Amino acid sequence: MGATKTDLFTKQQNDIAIMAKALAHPARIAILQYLVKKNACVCGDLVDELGLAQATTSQHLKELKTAGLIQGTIEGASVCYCINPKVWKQYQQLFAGFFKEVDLNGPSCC
Amino acid sequence: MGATKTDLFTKQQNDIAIMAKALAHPARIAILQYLVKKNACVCGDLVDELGLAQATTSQHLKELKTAGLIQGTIEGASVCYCINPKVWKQYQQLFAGFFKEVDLNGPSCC
DNA sequence: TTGTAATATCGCAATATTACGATGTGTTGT
DNA sequence: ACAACACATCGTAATATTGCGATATTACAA
Repeated sequence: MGATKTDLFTKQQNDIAIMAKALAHPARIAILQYLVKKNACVCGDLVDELGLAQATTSQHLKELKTAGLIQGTIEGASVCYCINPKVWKQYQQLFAGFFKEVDLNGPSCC
Repeated sequence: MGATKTDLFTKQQNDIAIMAKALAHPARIAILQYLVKKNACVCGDLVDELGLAQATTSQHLKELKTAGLIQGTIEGASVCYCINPKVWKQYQQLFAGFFKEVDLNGPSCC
């Protein structure tokens, strides 16, 4: 027990859940918003920007990288991070599509 | 350790993370999609629809109710669930807003 | 009233996530 | 070569989530 039963659901349902999970932590939202605000490659800063330990920050960055939302480029001794626009757009469309399919003026409930 | 340090982040960042967390499980996505597809009040069906045990399904329903995304109405011996359009719209706008703020044609990375 | 169906809740085991110190790895300056 | 810096990774503790059997709870039907 304890593990999510992914085999019970469609690939699309699992995909949406995985994407949502990537966004399901305020530190990761903060990282993404910071990168978006700067709209450029950001080296270093991130550990100072969040209040978290360096190891923790690095872990969140790794998860965002695994999700494809950001990319890191080695720039000398440090690493530069930025949004991956292609994947960002995919997320945007997936969520927009998911939320669009409801008839908001339909019957509410019994 | 172990607990998310919510005090380090803004209310908005925590809110987005909480909303994303509500969507971060395929069973909950499946429930929402089923309710959207039916576009109406659904009694019972849900436990059969997912392959999960009744207790587990009930738990996911509770989380969606806590998130405000669905509402349940007692209808005799059973409970009818449906999307809460108002909150659904809030989620839609929040995520749309979050994803919109990026200049997709901007510089990618160093 | 007694039984049954539909849900909710409790309690627990398995697993996943979050956080951080310590340590490793590669880079830059001296 | 060596110290200092920037990150990544490892190991581990704390906490959260997932899943389910067992047990309430409530509504209805016989």
